[in-house]
Amino acid sequence: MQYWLFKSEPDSFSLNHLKKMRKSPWDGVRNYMARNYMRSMQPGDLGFFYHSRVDPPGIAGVCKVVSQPYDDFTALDKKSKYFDPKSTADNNRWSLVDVEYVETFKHFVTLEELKDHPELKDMVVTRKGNRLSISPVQPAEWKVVLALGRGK
DNA sequence: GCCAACGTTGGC
DNA sequence: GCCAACGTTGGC
Repeated sequence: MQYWLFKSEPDSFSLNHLKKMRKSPWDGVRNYMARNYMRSMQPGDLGFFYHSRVDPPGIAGVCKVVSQPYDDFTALDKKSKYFDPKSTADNNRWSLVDVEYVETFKHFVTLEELKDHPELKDMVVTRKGNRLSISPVQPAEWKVVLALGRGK
């Protein structure tokens, strides 16, 4: 059982969208490191839902992995903006998992707050220039952020 | 297999 | 909207 951070631009997909849908495939990851992380996910893993490219950016709540990793079907769909001409049904370069809504934090934990906590200084998301849309979260970091989000 | 050019991400 | 930082591509 592992912890993760899922990053998304809320204009295209927010935690509220996931809440309404209850469950959704996390499609469109087109970065090898992020894909490799996703391929190591297991049902039951938990993740923070991070909102990027908004003011302020930060963690909105929690979601849960509810499937094994499987082929990202949007890579084969010519009409999708995630279409990948180098992927085929037999050899799809990209993977995804299904995620389910768990909770919305009472208190939105901003990036600035994350950076303010010395225990969180090694979190991937607080590193400068980080562009990974999927990253691992350490259990100790998970506890700290969860406490912040639930308002202690 | 190097690396310049390009496209994208994401904080500000 | 700007632009630094980064990953990917493709010519050589």
